[in-house]
Amino acid sequence: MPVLDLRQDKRAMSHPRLPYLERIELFAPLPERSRARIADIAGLQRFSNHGYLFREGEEPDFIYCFVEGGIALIGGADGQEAVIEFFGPGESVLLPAALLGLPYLVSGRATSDGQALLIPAGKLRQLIDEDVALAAQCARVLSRHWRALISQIKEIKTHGAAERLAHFLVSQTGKSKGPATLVLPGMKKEVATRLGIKPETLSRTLKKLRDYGVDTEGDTIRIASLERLAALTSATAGQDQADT
Amino acid sequence: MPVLDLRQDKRAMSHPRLPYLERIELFAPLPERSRARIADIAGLQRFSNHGYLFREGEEPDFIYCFVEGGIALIGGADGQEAVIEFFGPGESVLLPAALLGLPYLVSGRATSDGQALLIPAGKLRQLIDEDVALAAQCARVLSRHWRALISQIKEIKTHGAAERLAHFLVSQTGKSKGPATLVLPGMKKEVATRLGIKPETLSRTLKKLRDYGVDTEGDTIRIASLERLAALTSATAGQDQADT
DNA sequence: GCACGGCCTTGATCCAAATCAAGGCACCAG
DNA sequence: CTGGTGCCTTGATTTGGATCAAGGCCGTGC
Repeated sequence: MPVLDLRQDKRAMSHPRLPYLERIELFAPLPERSRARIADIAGLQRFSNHGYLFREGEEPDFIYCFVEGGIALIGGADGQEAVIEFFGPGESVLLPAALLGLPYLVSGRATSDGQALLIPAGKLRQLIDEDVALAAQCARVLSRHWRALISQIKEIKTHGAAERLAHFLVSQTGKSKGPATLVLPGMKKEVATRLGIKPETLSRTLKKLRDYGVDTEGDTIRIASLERLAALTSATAGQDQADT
Repeated sequence: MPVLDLRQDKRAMSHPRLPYLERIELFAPLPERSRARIADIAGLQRFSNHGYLFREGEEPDFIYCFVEGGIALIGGADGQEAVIEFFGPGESVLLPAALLGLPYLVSGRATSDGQALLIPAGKLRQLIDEDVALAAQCARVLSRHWRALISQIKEIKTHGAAERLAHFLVSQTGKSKGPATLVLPGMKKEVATRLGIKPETLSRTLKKLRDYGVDTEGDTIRIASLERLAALTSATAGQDQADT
């Protein structure tokens, strides 16, 4: 259980937290004056792997901006949990719940040790009505998140497991050509539900992708050619093989 | 092909369009002064059923705010098209693409005749950096959209076809108890892909739901008890029956 | 009136992924 | 070293939904 310990020493200098703010996409482009206002109300919080930072149904107290490490956003009741998306350094979560003052739709579980900036939801809601730069930047970040979810829904509705996995791996590398190596952003179990499949299926599907130049070693994955893998995103990935 | 005809008679009164703006969730809560600025750049556009208003990949020229009638947001290439979501009166689409200046991720096809307000993307992007009220309201509307998509992803990843259909029907009524009647927001074919299933499966699943008090007649659906239907959202909807 | 073309339903069959069921392996704690 | 306890893989089997294949039921145009 992460215990809160954000000491809001407004009287003292808030500057010590400013360098962190600069690493968050939500705040980086803001004018210094706006960032300072945020720094005044922000607190830094450590968290450790597999711990829950917040849970579905709770009232929104904070938004979380990841400085180091990250979490999986998890939806659904016990036994039927599914990872919606992974978030890591520079990204923030829960802005929608905070702005609307509605209960969280998802839980957040750490996928590594790390630190996050916590911004009180109430204060943020207040600031957003006074600070154009902040409000506009929130709209832009929310827009990016919206597009990411749209892509995921399209993917789920139009592609099979192998294609989804291939696309996911490619997007995780952040590159688009040549060879690449990546580390999965969570346990295989979690990655599976992020893709809308079961762990067993992920295991088997990863094996199928070996024939397309994908090599697995624990949670590290080596891809021989991103082009080749991306190609099968659109093709009928499922032909059989593997005898002998 | 809807031909554009937004005459921006800024010199003349923009007031004739103001009453329309008041019916759009994105603009309704804004102060009069902000709404007037939007009215200055907005144009009204008629569209007819089954026509495309915009297509995936195009550069963002406008956002669309529906005054009457609505569309389906469609993703995926030919033959693999899937409806992401339906939008109707009072709602708006494409704000994310417009704010970021990135190509549309989805196409929009009308599900009825209707009219939409078109707001030029460039102008809007400009206004958002100058008008706090507008920027904050965009953030809130985007937040609501984000939450809707999250709910859909959760649903797809954790529930089977019957449960998803049941939940969809309940949410379409806008109510939560007692009996209800609703009209599907599009062709059955489209509703099916919205739910992530095929038309044949939708047909069969609707039949299964008859035993739970769901009666179908064309695109009109009558539900005996919303509670009963909502109950099976979480249960194992799939037991067999139907002999005799 | 009649033929054609969409949309929807229904039935038969197939298949991708889920489920059920063992192990294997790594990482502790004692 | 030894016995858990998770996580992951692998194999056998089942199943929910897809696919294939007819029709039925409109509208619409000729």
